[in-house]
Amino acid sequence: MDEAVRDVELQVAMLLRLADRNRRSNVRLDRTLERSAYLALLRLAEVGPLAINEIAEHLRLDASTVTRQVLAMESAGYVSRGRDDADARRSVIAMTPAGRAALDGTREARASVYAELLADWDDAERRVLADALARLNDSLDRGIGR
Amino acid sequence: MDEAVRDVELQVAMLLRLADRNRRSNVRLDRTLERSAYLALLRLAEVGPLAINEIAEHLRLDASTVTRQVLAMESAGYVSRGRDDADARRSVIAMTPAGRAALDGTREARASVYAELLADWDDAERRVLADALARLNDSLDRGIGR
DNA sequence: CTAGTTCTCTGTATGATGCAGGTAACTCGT
DNA sequence: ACGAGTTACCTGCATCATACAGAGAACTAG
Repeated sequence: MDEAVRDVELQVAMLLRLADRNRRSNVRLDRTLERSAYLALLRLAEVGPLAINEIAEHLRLDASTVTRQVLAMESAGYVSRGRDDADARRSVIAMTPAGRAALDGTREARASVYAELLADWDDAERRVLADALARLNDSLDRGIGR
Repeated sequence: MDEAVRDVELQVAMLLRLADRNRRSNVRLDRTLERSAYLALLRLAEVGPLAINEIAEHLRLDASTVTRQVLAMESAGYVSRGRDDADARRSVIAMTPAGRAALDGTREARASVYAELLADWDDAERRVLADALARLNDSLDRGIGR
């Protein structure tokens, strides 16, 4: 029994609960993008236009879920949808300028919430946390494929 | 703009997504307690019988949500419910032996999943992650009250 | 050309959650 | 000890994110 592993498991469970609550109850995040839309737009900003499938794979979501999210983002004007010339089955989802603005605003709001939460952490501690989380995500991402 | 803060924010968002996916898709966790039931029982195991309200406060959930979860756990035989003698409005939720067994089983299953995920981490790294997460939860818990 | 596969979308179901509103029980000031 | 306010819980909604199953259109390989 590795005590640290047990602790990680427990703390992750609690983090999921608290982070969800934080998201819901923080007024500053009211008018901002939902988590999955946020992550999807972030991805589009990083790597350019993508198909539904590619977004789904990155976020580990079912493609049907992404379809709906993209529909919502499209009607909000955050993304445009085209068809791939080479393969007419594929949607090509691209971020619009309005999407960029929404992404930036969301990023700003979220960052300010976290800046406040981590106000009494020193810089090295924040770095350690960020790096540990990044590595954990990496392990999770790998582990999900099984 | 503190880069580490932005990273933490982003990594937490991604962690919520991946951890949820991990939970859903891992066969080993199929027959185990849901996250909130798990955390509630854990709390009962730690501090003994509690009122609905107290559980809700600890988990930062609405009392109505906890009511339902407790009803479900009661019909599963994991908790018993009584009334407080001194205050007949209060429920007194106590873990049963079956609840203890379910908690232990869930803990075991979850720990084994994490042990696998963190297989290529060394012990110091796991400890760092666990501690950073614990502190983050602490900050979150404080921050939610505002 | 056919059979199978891939990509997206739609229909449906589930589960966790919050909020609003109700009822019973308690508390406090007069 | 009565009435006003408060607290604790429960119930009835509504919502949201999600998955899975199935359908149709478009591709691919033999």
